[in-house]
Amino acid sequence: MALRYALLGLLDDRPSSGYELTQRFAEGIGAYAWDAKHSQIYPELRKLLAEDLIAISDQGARGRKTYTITEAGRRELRGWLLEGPASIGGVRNEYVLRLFLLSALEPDEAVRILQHTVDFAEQQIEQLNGAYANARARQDDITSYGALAAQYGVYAYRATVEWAHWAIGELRSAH
Amino acid sequence: MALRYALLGLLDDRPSSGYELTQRFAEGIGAYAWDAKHSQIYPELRKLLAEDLIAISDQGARGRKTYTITEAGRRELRGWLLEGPASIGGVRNEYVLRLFLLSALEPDEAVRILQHTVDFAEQQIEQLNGAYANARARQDDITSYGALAAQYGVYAYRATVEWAHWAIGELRSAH
DNA sequence: GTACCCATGTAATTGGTTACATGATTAT
DNA sequence: ATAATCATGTAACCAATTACATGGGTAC
Repeated sequence: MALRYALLGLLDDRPSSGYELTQRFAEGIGAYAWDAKHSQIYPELRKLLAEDLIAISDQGARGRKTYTITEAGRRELRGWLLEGPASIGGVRNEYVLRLFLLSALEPDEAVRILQHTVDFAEQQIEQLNGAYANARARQDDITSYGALAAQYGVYAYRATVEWAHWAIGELRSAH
Repeated sequence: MALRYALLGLLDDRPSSGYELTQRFAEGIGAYAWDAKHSQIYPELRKLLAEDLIAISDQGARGRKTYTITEAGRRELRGWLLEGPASIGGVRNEYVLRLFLLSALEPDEAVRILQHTVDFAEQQIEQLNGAYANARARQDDITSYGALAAQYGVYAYRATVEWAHWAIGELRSAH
């Protein structure tokens, strides 16, 4: 069920084709929140279209169809968001799982992986700062999807960096 | 594939029955890293047993079987951890997805949800601080599974709280 | 003209959830 | 005795991944 709301949310931000949605998943949203491949996106768009939650607003070259959210779609999305977070759980994040299981390694091996984690996270933060600046430049409306989301990523990665530094310290002093 | 490593990791920390593993998923690990239900856990344990990656170390009342990781299982787990994080992606987290899509709401509605988020995260941090203290008390080995994991949760939730405060401020000043 | 990216789709398989099902043990 | 919890399992269904498949457009 979450996939359909992810799609409605992305289309509420701006109309896109299936192809563009696939890319948007691969970039920001797929890295923190919800990932999807084109083979799942296209069939789901069809269903949403059949339920009139989205509409085709434009057709371009190579059979490209641009989808736009409808009023009914917006209601559906709002309803889902307002009905509450329904509790946590059901998380699936291989990256974090690997961090959870580090204690199965020797301390120095774990430290090496944590250092990679730090490097990677710092790279991501730089990229996200760029994305955030872009989102603000495009429309100085901070409530826009891109700005809140990009900033969430920055906070999340900073936390990862800080935790990794702490964990490295602990592993070093324990050993 | 990740489920089997999650199971091996939990069993590497300490031997458990399928029932206990189900609970351990529902508590800590399922909330951040990887979730699983008993209907998936039991069949996977059978497979791991058939491959000699785990062994039955004890049988108790009501057909209870306690599983222990074998040397082969430990090798398998280490191999997976050392082969690298394989890239990010494939994340699935409905809670974060909802935060991503908040801009589809009116600013005051979004603020209300963000405030719930803050409350919830602060509750979780308190619980985790307890879990962390426990983990350190049980064995003052900081490299233990529980301690690193619990502390990761604390950092992650603190980041959520900080981001939510920032986002509330932005939404208020934009409107 | 040919290589690369755009763009969409389907099929087969695996992974995961919900619901169904059963029975033993413990506490009251 | 009876309700709650421990403990395990299976079946039907839905969600997601991987692999297969096709063709149009653009840049060189």
